[in-house]
Amino acid sequence: MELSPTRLIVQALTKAIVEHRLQPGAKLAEQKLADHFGVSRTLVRQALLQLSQHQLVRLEPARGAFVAAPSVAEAKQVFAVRRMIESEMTRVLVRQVTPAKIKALKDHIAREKLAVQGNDASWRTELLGDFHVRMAELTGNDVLAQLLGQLVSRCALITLMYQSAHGAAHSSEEHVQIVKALAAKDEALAVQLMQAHLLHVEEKLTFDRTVPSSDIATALA
Amino acid sequence: MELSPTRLIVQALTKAIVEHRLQPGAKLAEQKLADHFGVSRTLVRQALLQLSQHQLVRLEPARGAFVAAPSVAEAKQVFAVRRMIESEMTRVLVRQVTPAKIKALKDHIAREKLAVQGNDASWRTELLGDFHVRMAELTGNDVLAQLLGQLVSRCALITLMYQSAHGAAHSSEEHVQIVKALAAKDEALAVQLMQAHLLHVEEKLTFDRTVPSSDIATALA
DNA sequence: GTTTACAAAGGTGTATACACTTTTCCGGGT
DNA sequence: ACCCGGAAAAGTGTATACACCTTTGTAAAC
Repeated sequence: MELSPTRLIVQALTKAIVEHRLQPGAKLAEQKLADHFGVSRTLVRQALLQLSQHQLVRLEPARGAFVAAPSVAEAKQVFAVRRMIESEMTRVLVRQVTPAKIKALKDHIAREKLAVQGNDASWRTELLGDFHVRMAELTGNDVLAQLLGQLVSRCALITLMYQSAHGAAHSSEEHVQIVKALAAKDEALAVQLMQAHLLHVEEKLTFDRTVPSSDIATALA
Repeated sequence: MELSPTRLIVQALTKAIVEHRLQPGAKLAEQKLADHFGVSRTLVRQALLQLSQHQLVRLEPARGAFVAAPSVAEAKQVFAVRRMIESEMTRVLVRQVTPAKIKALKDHIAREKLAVQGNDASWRTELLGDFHVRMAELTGNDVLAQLLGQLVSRCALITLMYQSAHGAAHSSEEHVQIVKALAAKDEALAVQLMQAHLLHVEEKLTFDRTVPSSDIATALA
């Protein structure tokens, strides 16, 4: 597949950020990242620019790049947008549901359950988020899928930033219910379950903490 | 306000693209753009990278940057996403409508009417699109407003690429009806009008043409 | 002891250099 | 006349250089 070096850096940093190995607010010095990845600052800068557009990194003029630390207000807005998009997405999907699509979602949930059993928090968060992206993909609308992918990444950062301990099992169970409603082609129920689900995820966040800074060398090792 | 040079280039190119002075498919050679803006390739590259993320420019590895030429399928997907988002946005807005917000929308429509009278196609397209962004802003959700802003830009490129002659007056009239429904707090009607409006805009596109290439020097002059 | 001034260090912002790839153009072979 | 081959031109991809801003640390002044 031969990915461009910049994309590799973006992916590595994205992973490190949503997995919380790079804490919100942490400074991302270009030269240090360049040394770490064995490339020049040029490529690191390109990567940081992309990440800033994804809202995972904040660029302060002449001061450098920092891991984004979304405010509570911003977090709530992101969730509000997700509710809007995913309500309609659910409506669209329920109208074009097929056995194959239901199976795809059930397969995903099976993987989710495995992650929920384990104790890798970032893997859990990733798979729980991916469920929503899978739904978007199953509508056949690539633009929607890409858009939702970015929102979910942003939510992953938020979730790991504010999340209370658990609720993963609960989320996964709600996914099961949503798929059941989809399979039954019960539009009203599916939409209502999706909205409730997203509200639950948001409610589970504990909007009351401050986060420390961290070192990139250890985080990326 | 002292905007960064890169942002200036992004804005200039965005304007040139959505105003159709740079035609879809046109090659964007870095050195030529650099000469034009009086900067080095470095800054031009950053700008092109950002534009590619906004889907206004397509980057082909080792071959360069080209003005995006969205396919019909992609155009339809973008519109489908807008219908999803804006339906819910309308629902949200109707629940928190105030006289001041209605006035803001009416003021915007007044400006629209002026543009519709004139014969500057890109100005028309810009203001007609801005109506939707204004609505997003009035919900108080910045994330939503930013997201919709990008989708509308993308639609501007699509619209100018595929648009049949007119329909601007019709669009503006539909905006009036939507605001009226908002003012009356008639949720069902407002949502229905918005969905119909977006469908009309999409239907008005003539999905059946090929576009020539163009030269950047003349386009940016 | 606290504050201010200033020099040194570190880091960002932009330009330039250079390797490598793609495209263009021209001449020879068929 | 057409097609292929290869050199030259043009252009992209990455690294490096350097100016300037920001931060840090230190020492003198109060």
